Amino acid sequence: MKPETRKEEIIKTAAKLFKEKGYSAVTMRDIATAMGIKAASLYNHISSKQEILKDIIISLAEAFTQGMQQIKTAESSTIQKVEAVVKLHVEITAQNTYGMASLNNDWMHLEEKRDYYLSLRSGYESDFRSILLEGIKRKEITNSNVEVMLFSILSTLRSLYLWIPKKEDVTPDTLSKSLSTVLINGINK
Amino acid sequence: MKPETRKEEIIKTAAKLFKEKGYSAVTMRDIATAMGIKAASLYNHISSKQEILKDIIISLAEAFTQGMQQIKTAESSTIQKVEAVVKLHVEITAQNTYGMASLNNDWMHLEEKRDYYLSLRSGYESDFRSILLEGIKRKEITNSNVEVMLFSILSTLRSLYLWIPKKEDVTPDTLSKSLSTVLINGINK
DNA sequence: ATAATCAACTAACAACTGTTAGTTTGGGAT
DNA sequence: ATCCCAAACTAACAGTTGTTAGTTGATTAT
Repeated sequence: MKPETRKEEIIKTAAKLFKEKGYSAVTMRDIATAMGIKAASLYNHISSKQEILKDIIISLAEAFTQGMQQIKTAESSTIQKVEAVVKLHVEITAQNTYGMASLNNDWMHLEEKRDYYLSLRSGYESDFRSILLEGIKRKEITNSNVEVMLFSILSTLRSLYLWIPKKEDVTPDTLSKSLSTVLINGINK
Repeated sequence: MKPETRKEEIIKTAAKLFKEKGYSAVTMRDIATAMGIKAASLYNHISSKQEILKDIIISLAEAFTQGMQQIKTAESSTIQKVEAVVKLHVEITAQNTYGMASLNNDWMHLEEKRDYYLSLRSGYESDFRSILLEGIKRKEITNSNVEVMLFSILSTLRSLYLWIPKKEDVTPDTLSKSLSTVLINGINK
């Protein structure tokens, strides 16, 4: 098996608790108890509660940014790019549903790294918006309200962390495909 | 003007702070300071911090449940029912974006009323699922994965509280219509 | 004028918070 | 055997938490 460091175990345990109750409601004693040790012992491995949150969120945010860079520079149709964005979200979320809860709900408690996170996030949204605008110009997607399309798709993808754990039998690949179908074609007959 | 009670002012102020930082990170002293009084003075009007959260969330949850009852018993097409659900969300959210943040993110801190909230929520989801299943049977909507359609639409509607404040110039009616268009027809040409 | 009510106040509480300092334990390398 | 070191421990801290008790001043009703 992979030799997981103690610090990584702490972060994983914390992420799970953060998903259940939110960052502020989880105490260092909660995290320690979940690991079977005392709160003070955590500080042999991490420097602060803040740092745990930062490690959870920033690595995920950077993974999304990096994934988007590849998608936007690829030579593919708009529909294919949207499908790639869906796949990116499903795959990252499927392998870290706990962390995604913090990314969505606890980023405001990042303090020093908060502005950095927000810049990654708005860059990501801008890139996605550009993909949709380009698709309209090229007449590859429908010419309706871009902001509404952007909002609708991103909201769905950002909520994946809540649904994936409830459908464990579905593989990421299957989910990506049915999700793309619904987002691209809607529910109309 | 409407004669707003002091208790209602407290709830409104608290909801605003809860949206920014989450229930657990907001202290009674934060709420009091935002109102220009001391924390202990709040207790002349409310009985506990818990009660504030309960008042915010339960009234909203019951409004959704009540709205859904009317939609499901109406004699209209599946598409019309989905449009009605969209409208229900847009209208409730538009007039209380702060409260909707608590409903989405802080319901786990409800304690005594938590189970009641969860029962309202799962009843609501069941009703919506039934509408979609009926639509497939009647061949009014596409026969793809119901759970994915349900998840996609509900995720978008539940995230409205984050987007409506950023587009103040859009009326609820206009938003409902463009949202319905995108959710029903997708983005494909 | 007097009484009652509302809504603020000060002071204090016991419990809990993140974190630090210093110490102990047990296994692996020398 | 001895040393080293990772990783646990106990004890304690200063600050913050929700909440209670009792008081005061202003407005309203009698």
